[in-house]
Amino acid sequence: MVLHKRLEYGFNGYQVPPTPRAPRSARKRVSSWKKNEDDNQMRAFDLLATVAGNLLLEVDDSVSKMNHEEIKTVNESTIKTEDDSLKPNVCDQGSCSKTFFVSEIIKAPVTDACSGPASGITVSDCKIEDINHTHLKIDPPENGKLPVVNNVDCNLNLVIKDDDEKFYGDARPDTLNNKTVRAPPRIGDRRIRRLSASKQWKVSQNTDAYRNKINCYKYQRPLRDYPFKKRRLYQSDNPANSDNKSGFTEDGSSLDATSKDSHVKLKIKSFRVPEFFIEIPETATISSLKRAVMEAVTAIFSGELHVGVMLQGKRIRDDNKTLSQTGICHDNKLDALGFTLEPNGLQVSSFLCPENQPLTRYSAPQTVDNELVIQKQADSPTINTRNIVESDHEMIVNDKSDLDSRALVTVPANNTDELAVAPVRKSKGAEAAQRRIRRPFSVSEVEALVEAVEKLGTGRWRDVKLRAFDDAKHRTYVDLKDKWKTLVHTARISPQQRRGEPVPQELLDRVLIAHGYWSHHQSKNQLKLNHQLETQTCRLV
DNA sequence: GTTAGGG
DNA sequence: CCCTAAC
Repeated sequence: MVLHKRLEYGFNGYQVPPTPRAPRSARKRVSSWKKNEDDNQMRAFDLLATVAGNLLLEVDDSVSKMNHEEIKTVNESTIKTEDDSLKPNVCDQGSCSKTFFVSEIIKAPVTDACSGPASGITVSDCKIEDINHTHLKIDPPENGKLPVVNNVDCNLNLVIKDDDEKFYGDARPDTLNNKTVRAPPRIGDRRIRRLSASKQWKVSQNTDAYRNKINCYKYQRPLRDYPFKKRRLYQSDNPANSDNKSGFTEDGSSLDATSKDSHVKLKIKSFRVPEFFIEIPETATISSLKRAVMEAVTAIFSGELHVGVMLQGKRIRDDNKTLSQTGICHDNKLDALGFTLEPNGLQVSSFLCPENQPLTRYSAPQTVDNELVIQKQADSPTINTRNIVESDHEMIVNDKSDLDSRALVTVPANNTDELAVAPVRKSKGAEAAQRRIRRPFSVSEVEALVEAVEKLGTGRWRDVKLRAFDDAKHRTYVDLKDKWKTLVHTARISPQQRRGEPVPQELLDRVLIAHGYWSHHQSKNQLKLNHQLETQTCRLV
């Protein structure tokens, strides 16, 4: 019989296991409609996220074609909608999202801090150095100019396009719906319990430096952390606040200060963002680099943002002064005034942490004695029971200027067999997961998988793992199962539709054959079991 | 801990 | 790859 079946399916080598496990295919999952009642709200968020995603796609296509005038229009509408976007409830449901794009951030430097392309965050006047020393550093120029962000809105919405042309933005379910609290991430067969940042948060709240900063900006920090916080750009006692609904000038300058009834009317075209550092090994991929930059930028913008005011290149520190006392008046030069976006609570997580290193997360920095100390917070020691070196990830960053808050992101090499994880944007205080980096199966891996499945079948992924991928720590049996699923799909579609490294047709043929064989085998087994059950129940009755 | 299947 | 129900 066995031999007959082999011939029937066109190849040799299958060994029906002596004690095949009962297939669990009968264990079909209840379809999602069952959850609908409980998830109505979540579905609403999902819908919004989808709409937002579509909008982003459209924007991406159209924004690059925008001419300068169109860009100006966008900027104005952005500013004019601020009043609405001040309400967290509105923004949190995605109805006033604005977007800027971060893709190609490194490649698109602009030299004019005020005239960079409006289609994305641009890092201006930056220099890239030390590339050969596994340390990519983006420095501001000597004159202190900081990177520039165009099209900044109260609701910052970051989008990145990775190599697969997928979009990662904060419209993802991770941040928009109740799935924000993700299950603890898994590394291999283990799950990681992550520590909440709230403890650190309370500590920092008690520092004098922190309180001073709060008072300085006159805003009581809400206890709840929104993904992106909304903040008034104009204070109630600010003369510029009372009458600014019209009067935005149309010229090309980044800022206009024109006089009308002793009011100063401002048009903010760009903000400066603080410098940040990224440390990444030479062996990392460009995709990893992009993710690293994305992570750093996201970390900056997902935290509390302050607006800093610069006049004539100098920072205005006294918030109680009036505009005229500070020197901001109608006869200012157009470019005399500038605004900066300053992250108050930097939270940059490390990622791509190898398995044998403690996963770390950098809490909100505490200003102590004019130093910005980013403290390391090790995750549960139960995951990493070996080689925990507490000092490895501790960093101290001098912050003499009080302006250039810095973030440092470390990206270990990913060319190991460990379960490297890639960053996912995290919201402060919430449990956050790190997604593993994508590591496509090589042809040899596919071959090993096919060979193992031919022998063992499609329902014994643990055995497949032990047989063919025992040494590959980064491939779990779930991965193998998933890969098989995609292989079957790949084999069924036309070669033109296939993406990624091409899998030899010979292997794909074997996939289809093995899949057919084992599907048939399983269904036949199931029929046999059903028949046995029926006869047994018949006897009992 | 494994498997299956949807996302 | 992630998540998780069902075993």
